[in-house]
Amino acid sequence: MDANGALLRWYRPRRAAYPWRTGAPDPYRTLVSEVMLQQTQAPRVAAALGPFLARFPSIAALAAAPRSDVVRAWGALGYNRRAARLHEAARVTVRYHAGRLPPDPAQLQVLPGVGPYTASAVASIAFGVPVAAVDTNVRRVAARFLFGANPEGVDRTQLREAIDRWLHRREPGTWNQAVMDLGRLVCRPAPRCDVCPLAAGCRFRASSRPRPRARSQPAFRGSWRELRGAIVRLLRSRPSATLSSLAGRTGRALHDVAAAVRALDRDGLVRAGPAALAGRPSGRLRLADEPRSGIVPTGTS
DNA sequence: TTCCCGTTGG
DNA sequence: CCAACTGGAA
Repeated sequence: MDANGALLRWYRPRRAAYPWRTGAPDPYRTLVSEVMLQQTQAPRVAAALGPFLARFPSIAALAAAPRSDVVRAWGALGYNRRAARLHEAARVTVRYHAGRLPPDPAQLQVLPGVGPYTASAVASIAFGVPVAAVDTNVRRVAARFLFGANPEGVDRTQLREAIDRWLHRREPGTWNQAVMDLGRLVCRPAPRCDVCPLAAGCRFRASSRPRPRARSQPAFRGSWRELRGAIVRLLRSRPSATLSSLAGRTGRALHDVAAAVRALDRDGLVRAGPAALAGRPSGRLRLADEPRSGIVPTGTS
């Protein structure tokens, strides 16, 4: 059963579907796209990546830019802290890795905003390092195909080891992207086994287990997240704003706006003056131009 | 309304 | 372990 052969054949025509897969893999482009893809659907990233890379063509250019430019270029991708962390990751790379992203996943994972998934994705896609980039799509595909169960029903370590064995060691980057595509498009929570290239050897097919999945999530309307997002959005199109104007435009209480502003300041997205931090209506803030505190080295080069 | 589903921090 | 983080698509 050459499952990987069927998988790669299925993937080949799909490869050109997204801009971050075209041409030779570039570590910087891979990092930017993978960070953008954290929690954000591929079609939206596809639209945002080009303009971002045009504005910041290299990791050095990104590192040299003011943070406010980076947050503006981030656009409406959401989770603006990712933009701040990516900016910081670029600065760390310039400072401690001479502007070159390291191929070693363990070193990549030290960068702000780069966790186990993103480190493996960059290492495998940009450098050909044989590591599996395990996101929930990959987990779902592997649990079903190899164990005939949904991922909740499989021991984490066993699943991890099985994925490592399954990984195509000659083409880890292509394999990772193929499995992720398969999980997103075919082996979805409600699987479409009729069009799946792995159906032949799959242990899950026909077992048709109903999936439990509940995972309720907090309401977005009226949340802090919504307020934080609205404040950053308003600041993107103006140099500065007062607490009271923000309260007026968002329709939220002044002390709520002040609390959100303090959190944004802590995250390095916004720079608030003392009056704004104190919650005064006339207090002013703007998008941050610099990280809130300097780079804190945690490793050596 | 619900779903999306990685990283960080508590 | 769990909650916070955003905004759009299904």
